[in-house]
Amino acid sequence: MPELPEVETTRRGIAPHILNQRISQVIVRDHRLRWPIPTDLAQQLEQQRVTEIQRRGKYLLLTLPTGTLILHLGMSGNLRVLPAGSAVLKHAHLDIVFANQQCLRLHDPRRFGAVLFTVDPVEQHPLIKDLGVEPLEKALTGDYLFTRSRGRKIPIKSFVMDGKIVVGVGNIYASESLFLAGIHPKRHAGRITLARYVTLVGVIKKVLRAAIKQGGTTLRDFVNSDGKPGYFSQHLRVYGRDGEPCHHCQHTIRHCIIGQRATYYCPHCQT
DNA sequence: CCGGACGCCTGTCGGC
DNA sequence: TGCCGACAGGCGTCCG
Repeated sequence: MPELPEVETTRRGIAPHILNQRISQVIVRDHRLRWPIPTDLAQQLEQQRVTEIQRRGKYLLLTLPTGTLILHLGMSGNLRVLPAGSAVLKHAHLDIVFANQQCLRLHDPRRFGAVLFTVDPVEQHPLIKDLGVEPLEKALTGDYLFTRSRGRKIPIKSFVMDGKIVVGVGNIYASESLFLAGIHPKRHAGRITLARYVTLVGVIKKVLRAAIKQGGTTLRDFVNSDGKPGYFSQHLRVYGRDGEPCHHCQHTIRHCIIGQRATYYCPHCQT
């Protein structure tokens, strides 16, 4: 499900409700996520205040005085802010209840998400320490991608989805960005010019910012912290449009599989 | 080191 | 109507 825009939408949605609030109760209904939810999570969290709510790639990081709660939404996760005591539906695996009677609830049918707690500096955590640059920060430049890609034969689509290079660009926004940059998704990363990487970086930033403005993309089940869908779906140029005409040249949008993931592109506009 | 495949899960949808 | 396979927004791990 959630790529950077959806996670950022979630972060912005939950922050006003839980920032500086004290956690009064933690309810784990099912600990079987990608990794088991730590058995001592309640003990680690209860009675503490959330002092910061940050995002690193697709991870949400809640800072507490004693450590950091690491949340990942996997493919099907969402986080909602509900009144404490709201009806519990299927797959509501975790509730973090606050003293102000708000409840942060993780819902994740496929259970690919994660809930972990670390007392060490979070930037040293194994899941965080090797992450690549943030796409909306200055560190992502055409030069950076050009340099990192030299000698690599990986398809450019897999390269921009590699979280050790740049974080947050998932399957939808990779297809969309490559379309806007006019780059064929199978092109070897090491055989793309600096000029084209400069273009690509420009469109990645543009697409992610536009998607955040629309509250993310809802294909099937993404909802924000208020339970509402994202509206960037209406702006998708190629994703999911197999067989339909390209808005730019009218040729037929095609799809192929790259790295086990459906990939959409215009064979005429992308070379 | 690199690139590609696999597996983790449940829900939904299309075809027969 | 029912069954069955394919597929879905991620990513750590393993293999050659």
